[in-house]
Amino acid sequence: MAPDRMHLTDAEFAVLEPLWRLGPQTIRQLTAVVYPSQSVSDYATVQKLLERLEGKRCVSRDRAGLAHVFRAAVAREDVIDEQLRQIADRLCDGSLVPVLNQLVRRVSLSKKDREQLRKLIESSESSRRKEQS
Amino acid sequence: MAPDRMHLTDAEFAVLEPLWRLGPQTIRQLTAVVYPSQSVSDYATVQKLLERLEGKRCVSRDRAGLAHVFRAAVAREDVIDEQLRQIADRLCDGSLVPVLNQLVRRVSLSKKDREQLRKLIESSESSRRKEQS
DNA sequence: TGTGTCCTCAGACAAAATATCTGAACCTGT
DNA sequence: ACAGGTTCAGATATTTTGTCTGAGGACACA
Repeated sequence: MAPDRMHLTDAEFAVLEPLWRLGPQTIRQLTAVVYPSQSVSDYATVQKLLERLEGKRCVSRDRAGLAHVFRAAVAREDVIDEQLRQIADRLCDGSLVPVLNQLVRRVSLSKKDREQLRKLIESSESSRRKEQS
Repeated sequence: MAPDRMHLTDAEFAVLEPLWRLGPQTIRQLTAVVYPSQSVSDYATVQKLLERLEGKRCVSRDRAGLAHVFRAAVAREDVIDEQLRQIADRLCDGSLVPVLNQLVRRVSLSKKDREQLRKLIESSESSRRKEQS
């Protein structure tokens, strides 16, 4: 289910993202979003990108109507996960902890963000069963 | 200074990582680490990868001796940063907060990790000057 | 000085990935 | 039937990536 060791390109991300943000879309709708200057073959480019995303199981297609309707087949969160894991694998010997530390160090958190983050840490604490160190 | 919108390949990461882990190395040393079965042209491959990493300002070269000594010119943390930012840009409209949330949700933290994390959050709190909501 | 060994460097090369484009065929409403 | 929109297969160009080759330079040492 989770995309494993999957490589998505920038163009593919650019097509996938509006599917999360705007919900299911046709090729034409997506083209309008991704290539505002809709040239003739931008349509075909989006089509090809969707085809590849479908091959990678990141997008699914509803063939009911004349114009197929595409929707994201993976959650944004799962893709974030996978990307984070790739960072960890390539840069931190597979461990996410250094990534987390670095992220916390750099990010600007609002008061609200911090509050939510604290809650998250707590809940991750209580959901853990046994613990060493 | 920070590598901007930089794309490093897996092979490049594999060469860069030992420079962080083991310190400055010659091509031959690196080859031994990255390609344990040191064939003739693996040496040249590492050489080319270093050349490209140098072009991307990720590696610097000491030309003093006969065999040049290479060292990482970017900190591991900076590369993690850049990678995180790329995730944020491609997946979260540039915001790191969703990335952080997702990461905290998924990672397994030891008691010690959690403690350190809490401290980090605190310090980020105090180091911030003015704050909205 | 000559020779062998290790090195750098420029660049060729092949394969794969990426983005783009073309044309044929296919529905569908009028 | 036809006009307008659509899918689909596949060609194409470009870039990226990984690998490899050969020419030449520096050094040690008999």
